[in-house]
Amino acid sequence: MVARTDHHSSDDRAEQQRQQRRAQIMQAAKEAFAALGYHNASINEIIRRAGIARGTFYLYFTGKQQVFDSILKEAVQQLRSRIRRIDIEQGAEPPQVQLRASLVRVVKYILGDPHFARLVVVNRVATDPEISDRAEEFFREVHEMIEHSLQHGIEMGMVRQCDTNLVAAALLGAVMGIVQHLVERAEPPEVDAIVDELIAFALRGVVNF
Amino acid sequence: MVARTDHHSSDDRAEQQRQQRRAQIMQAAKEAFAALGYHNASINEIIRRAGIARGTFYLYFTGKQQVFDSILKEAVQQLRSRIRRIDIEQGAEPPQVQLRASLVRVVKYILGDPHFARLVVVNRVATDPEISDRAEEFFREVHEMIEHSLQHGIEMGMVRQCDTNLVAAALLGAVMGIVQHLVERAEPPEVDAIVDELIAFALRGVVNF
Amino acid sequence: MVARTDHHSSDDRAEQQRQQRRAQIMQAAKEAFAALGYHNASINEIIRRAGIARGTFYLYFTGKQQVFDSILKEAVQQLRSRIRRIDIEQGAEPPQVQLRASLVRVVKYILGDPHFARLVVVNRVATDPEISDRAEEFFREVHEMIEHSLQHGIEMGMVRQCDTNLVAAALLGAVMGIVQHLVERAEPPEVDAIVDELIAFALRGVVNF
Amino acid sequence: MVARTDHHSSDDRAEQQRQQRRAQIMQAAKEAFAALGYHNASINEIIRRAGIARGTFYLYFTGKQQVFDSILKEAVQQLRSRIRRIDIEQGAEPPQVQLRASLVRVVKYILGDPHFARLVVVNRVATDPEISDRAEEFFREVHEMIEHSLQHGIEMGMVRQCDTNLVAAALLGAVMGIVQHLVERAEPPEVDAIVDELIAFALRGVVNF
DNA sequence: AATGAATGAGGGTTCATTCAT
DNA sequence: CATGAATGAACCCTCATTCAT
Repeated sequence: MVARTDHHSSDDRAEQQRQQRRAQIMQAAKEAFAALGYHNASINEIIRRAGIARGTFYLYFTGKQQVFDSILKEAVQQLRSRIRRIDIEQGAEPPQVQLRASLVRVVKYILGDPHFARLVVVNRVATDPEISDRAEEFFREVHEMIEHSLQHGIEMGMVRQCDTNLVAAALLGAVMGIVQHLVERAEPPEVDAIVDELIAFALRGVVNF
Repeated sequence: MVARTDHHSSDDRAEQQRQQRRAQIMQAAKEAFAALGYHNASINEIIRRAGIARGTFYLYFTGKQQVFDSILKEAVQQLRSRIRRIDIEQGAEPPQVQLRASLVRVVKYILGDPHFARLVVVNRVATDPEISDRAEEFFREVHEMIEHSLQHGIEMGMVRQCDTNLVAAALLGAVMGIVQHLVERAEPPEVDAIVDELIAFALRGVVNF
Repeated sequence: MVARTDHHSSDDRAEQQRQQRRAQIMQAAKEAFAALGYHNASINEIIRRAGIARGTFYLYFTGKQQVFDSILKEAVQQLRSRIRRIDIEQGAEPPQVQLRASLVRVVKYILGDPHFARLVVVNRVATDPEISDRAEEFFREVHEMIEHSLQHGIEMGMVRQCDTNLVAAALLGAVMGIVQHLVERAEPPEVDAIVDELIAFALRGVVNF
Repeated sequence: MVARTDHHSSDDRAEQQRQQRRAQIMQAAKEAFAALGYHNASINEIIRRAGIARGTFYLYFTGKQQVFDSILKEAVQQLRSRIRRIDIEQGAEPPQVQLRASLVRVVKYILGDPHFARLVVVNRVATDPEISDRAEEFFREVHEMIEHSLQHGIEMGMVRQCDTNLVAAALLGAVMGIVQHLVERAEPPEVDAIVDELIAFALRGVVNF
């Protein structure tokens, strides 16, 4: 038996290397998908960008679909982690401020990788039923969060009576519409101003009172 | 001069048959695309659904992309024809009524072909860079219509000051969000109620005054 | 029964029309083959050039190969008709003059349709075994004519002792070489001077005595 | 420094295997083209003869045309390498002997692969405009070599005055004529005797002096 | 663990030919 | 006779995946 002073077993180090490799492939795949779309991004293209051999890819992923799913899963996690449920307990920041913060985080994340965002968030991946419904789940989840917030707002008298289901869809759509719009513009946008505009629209609509 | 009120020339009949065939193929392709996505809808699948032979397809379309483009083009025309610019001359109906009518027509059309709507409207076609940008054009056009309306509204004092570009994106997104939501629901929706809700949201937001 | 004054029965007239149609198709096919090669000249291309419908083609020919064969057959006949066996009876023109006349006729005919000549005569059709061996037959026949002439010349002491079989091949090759050369040049050649040069070469070779 | 006289690096071995595979496919393709002609030799046929899978073919060649081009290119190189410019410096062998040697080498090479010779040399490839003009180039090159030799011979008084361009074409044609003749005969020919006959014809023609 | 040569199902497309009108 | 819509076998090629090294 060999004495070992370092804290990581060789298994750990190997595992770490494995994770790095995996991340490297995912990054390459992400770029390929972003540049070419899911179908046109061939395994060839992915391994070329990753600088690995054909077979190596299959040591880390079972196939093209899995690597896509993994990317998607990560993106959804990133998005989710940036959204906080609005805390209405006393002493918490005003709801509007909390909402604003979440939106700013989400929009900033998306704009940080606009090409891939375009693929995953705007053109909902599911063009292709073979791909997992993870994105759908995410959107459904966000939809529910919005709907619950609306219901709560109604109960508290802050939100007018409405079909919360529909209005949640409209709100989510409005956000996506703005995201898409930003993603398609070349110039880097001022996220704060945009989020303010979005919130104003969501709260008060377009009418001039 | 020969009376010929109840006879079509054989050329006419042939042309008519040609158009029918074309429509039949387009319908089959539409279903295939809606069910499988652009890439996974093989020519095989399309001709199987159309009940025609391999070569026949190519008598009517130069290839897969052209049939897709044709479908898209038609859909865009259909949508366009259902949207009327709001007439603000005296004697015209109130803007809100006109807007409502356009929206009802559009939503009804889309819901009339939900599978295809899912492909073109919800999962924006452009997932795949090789596919034409016709849909993009359409959305850009609608965006501009909305933006102009907003600007006009601001000038007339009916719409509050805002970044019309962004708000137009949000409005379009809200419509799309609702459409997507409806398309994904099984039950047939009451279009009028929905449109009312959408307009209320767009005009007044969610705040209870 | 109908009285008829003209000399041709309606069958004759029909037959004549049939022949015209046939010739028209053959001409169109010839142009197509010359321009595109046998394989690339599609039936589509032929009927387009002939200005007839798809099915009509098959009323006159059993298929693509047959029309090619017919064209070839005619060309071979044309060539054959321009070659006369050398008459060595007393009172006939000198053999060299007779030979010269045949060559002039042949070369002029070939140069009259250079593109097709290139296909049929220069690039011996048989690149493709599916096509008839008519051209081969023709060349074999000419070869034999040349060989017989050489044997006769040897017997008469006018031609030196040689392997008549081989020399016939060389002679035929020399003619084809010159024809090919002419066909590939743009400018219209002076056939008489060329034929003189060819004969001089064939008779005396290149050595300066 | 490490002694490594009997070890090939694995890269070398891999490269060697690659070259072998390539050669194997080229050989199979050569046979297919020779037997069926360019168009009728399908990829199917080629891989069947090579005993490889469909995709493997495309690992070594970009397509049918490239494999054909490669075959042609090699053949042209082989032919070219067998032709030596005639050395007229003092001490060199007599021109006639040098010429004879080149011809013997060329004819032997061609007869060593008669089927392919038939395709490339006899039925000049270019039946089909889509195929490369490599063969044309080769023939043009040889033509020029012959023409220069003739011009030189005239200057030296060894060759009679003539249209060197035309006579070069005739000479090349004579060679091709003989090659074709030999290729079409079953029995193996005596190359030396044939070449002697060819040279005699080229130099002195057929006349008996 | 890494490699990359090999695989072959499946893709889109062409085109000679047939046959009902 | 003439038509041209319809056919489907056959084509070339791509690419996700496997496996011996």
